[in-house]
Amino acid sequence: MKPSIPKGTRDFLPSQVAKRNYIFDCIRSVFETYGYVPIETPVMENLATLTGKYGDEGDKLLFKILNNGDYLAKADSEALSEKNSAKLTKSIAKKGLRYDLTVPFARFVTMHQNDLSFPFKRYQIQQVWRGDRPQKGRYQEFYQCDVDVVGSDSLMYEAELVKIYDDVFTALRIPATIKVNNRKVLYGIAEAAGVEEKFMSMTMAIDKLDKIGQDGVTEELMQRGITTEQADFIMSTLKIDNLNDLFEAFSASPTGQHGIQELREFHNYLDRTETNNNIQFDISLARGLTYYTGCIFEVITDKVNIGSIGGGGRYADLTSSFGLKGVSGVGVSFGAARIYDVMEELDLFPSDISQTISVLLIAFDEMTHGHAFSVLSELRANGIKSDLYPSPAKMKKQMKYANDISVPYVLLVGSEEMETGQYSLKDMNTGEQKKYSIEDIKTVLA
RNA sequence: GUGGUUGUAGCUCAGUUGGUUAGAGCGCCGGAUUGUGGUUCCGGAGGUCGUCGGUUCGAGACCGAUCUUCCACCCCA
Repeated sequence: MKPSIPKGTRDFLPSQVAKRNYIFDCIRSVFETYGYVPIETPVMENLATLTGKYGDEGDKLLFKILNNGDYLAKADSEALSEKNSAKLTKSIAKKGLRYDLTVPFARFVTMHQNDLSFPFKRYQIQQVWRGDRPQKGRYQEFYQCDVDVVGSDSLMYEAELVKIYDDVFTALRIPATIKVNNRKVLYGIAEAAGVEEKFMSMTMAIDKLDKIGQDGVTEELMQRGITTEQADFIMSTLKIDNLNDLFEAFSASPTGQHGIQELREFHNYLDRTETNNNIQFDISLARGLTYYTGCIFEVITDKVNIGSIGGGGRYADLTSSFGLKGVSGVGVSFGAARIYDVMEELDLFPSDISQTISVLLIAFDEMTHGHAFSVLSELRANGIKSDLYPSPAKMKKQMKYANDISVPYVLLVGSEEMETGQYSLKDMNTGEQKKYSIEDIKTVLA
């Protein structure tokens, strides 16, 4: 058969893994500097843990795992005869692949609440799966890098997480714009316009402002059952771009004013630190995930058209659906695959990251090959990343291999070298070649 | 999930209104060079034209289905 992999998934060559690890290492090191600790959760969760957390659309994109054994015997025969897939799912699939890292984290916190000290700061770098139709920068399997802190509602953490974004994108040299808004501000707009019951629907329309423009949003609002007067009011509120005026506009909305207060407090913290990237209040930023309740964030880079490369926000009540109440959390996520694509496109990866060994040993015949193996052992015992070509093949072939794997040095082991103990070390970049004793080689390559 | 798009050698792509044995560049392998790679020259290998079916005397080309890619929605990292 012809080999293939499922759509939206990818293999990774060694050089690609090296690049990805470069991103992970950078992110991980920033996370740890800020006091976050790593955890891991299973790739599959009970379907009941996942369903209903991401809205109806999200539920459709969840990968469900067919039960083992004779699953049809226990299937809902009524749903089966009705050909009702949604109804049938519950009886034939108990598990699903995780859709993000935040919901499994909420489950984790609830289950292990007695083992954790709050505020609990964790990071997690693992794959997630979504049954979306693939496009550039959109895969069915991809890594997310999440940092979250639960057990505190201090706005200090919102500022801290934005600063983490700033640090990571600065280190990776990606020019980023970090957009900030607050769900309470959006709710305030709905409240002031008298459309509280259409809050979710309204935010989805507002979120498209960049894409479809003011007229488009107005039209969409009306399609969603909002009157012309209400839509006009909403659109005029969206034009207010400073917090003080917005505060005034929310005189009839305590929630809206509370949202403004939170944004002010967030800025008070953030203003006490230096940032390199553009941090922007964007009243039209909405974000789809239903569980956000306070500040929300999204990161884009205007150099590459690939959608957002990060997002997150405050969720006051995520653990309550698992029975743990009153635990507020806030977190952000980095989209590793998209960050990779952006860096590839902007050519931001350092050139030396795929290098695996420092020196390749080359022997000329059976006898020197055996000797080279003992030299190899000694280099390795001294922590020098090294390898020996597996046979005394033609030099051209061995040199070509060295060139192909871009090893910086080649050590030639011939009979002359073996007798004198002076080995020829060739610098593959300059082409220069000098003789050294093993002791000297250890210091040159150390 | 809806509408569209793509698929020919390892890679990037040609391939005429349907007509012999499907081409190029790069890469790969071998040699020029039996102790020297990345340059040069010479030679060579490599394809079930995504897959299955249909139309036709004849299909890489036309039709259908399917898989995949990318794009616009939807949503999102």
